[in-house]
Amino acid sequence: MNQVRQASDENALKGTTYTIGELAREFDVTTRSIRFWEDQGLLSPIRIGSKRLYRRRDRARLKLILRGKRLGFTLSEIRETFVLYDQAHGESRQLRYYLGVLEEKRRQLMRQRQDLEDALDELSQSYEHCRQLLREQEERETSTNESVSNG
Amino acid sequence: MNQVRQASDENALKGTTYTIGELAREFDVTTRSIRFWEDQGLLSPIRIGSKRLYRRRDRARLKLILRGKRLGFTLSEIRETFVLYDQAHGESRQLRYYLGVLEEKRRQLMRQRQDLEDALDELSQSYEHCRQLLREQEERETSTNESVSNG
DNA sequence: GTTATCGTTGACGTAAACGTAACATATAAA
DNA sequence: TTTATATGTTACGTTTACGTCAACGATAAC
Repeated sequence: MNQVRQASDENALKGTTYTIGELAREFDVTTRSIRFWEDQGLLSPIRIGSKRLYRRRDRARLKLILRGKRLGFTLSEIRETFVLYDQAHGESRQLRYYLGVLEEKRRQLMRQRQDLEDALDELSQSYEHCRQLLREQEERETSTNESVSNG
Repeated sequence: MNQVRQASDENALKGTTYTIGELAREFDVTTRSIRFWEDQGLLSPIRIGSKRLYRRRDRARLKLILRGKRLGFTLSEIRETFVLYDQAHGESRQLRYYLGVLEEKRRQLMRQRQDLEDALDELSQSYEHCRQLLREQEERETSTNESVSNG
């Protein structure tokens, strides 16, 4: 009877839920990582019996986690944004505080963007320089071949 | 006599050299970190006696290290770029390989830029939403005050 | 001359972010 | 029914990137 109940619960949620394995495959992370992020308060899937079930909201958060990590944020920084976002529907003092945090995050991201543009600039300079060297190399090789075939 | 020799060496390099402490203050990092990055092959200052002396090239690398870190690269990834850059004046095979690596780095940075733009977009949406809520709050408070002063 | 400052090496400690191993349970497939 | 596969918990291991002493040498300031 318990098992029947569980099955119907699962069916009632079907279509917008994922197992831990599905998410792990989709985003190419280990299930261990997903559970770890839950431990750290970044995810809160519902439970069907002992199993975790992830809904759209959890999936969205997973995306945010991965993006945050790619941008070099720590897990606790990422969690902080979640917590703030959840709390930001309260009184004006909370809202003001949240606005301040958002501005700080923005400054951080803007700085990162500048770093990124600088890095991309330097990269394309290196690229051009490298191609130039390569052209010179190939010219030399060509002329060597000619002198060989002419000799 | 040894000491006199050292002093003149230092003078001969003056104007474009830095001590470890100077760099640490300028970039707001610890001397421990700077020595650690040297251990990891990211820096190679010259020695005057037992002391390290950093030249313009070292300072430039320090900047690159810090930028790389802000962008979320590991120390070995950063070192890799240094090594490649130093080797990239060789034969055409090396050059081709280097070009490939550069393209890979570029893809990585482009992805990061996309992440960054996405994050900035969401951030400003949050920001606007938050300000909207705040305006509503304040309107309510104002009307409350009016009804008080009118009562 | 000693006190303070700056620098050196070396060893050990630590927080973050997982990986790995061990073992249990549950469900699907053969 | 056995086997394979997915999932769960717990505990310990590992890597990265430093921090934190400790113990010492050289140099400048008083």
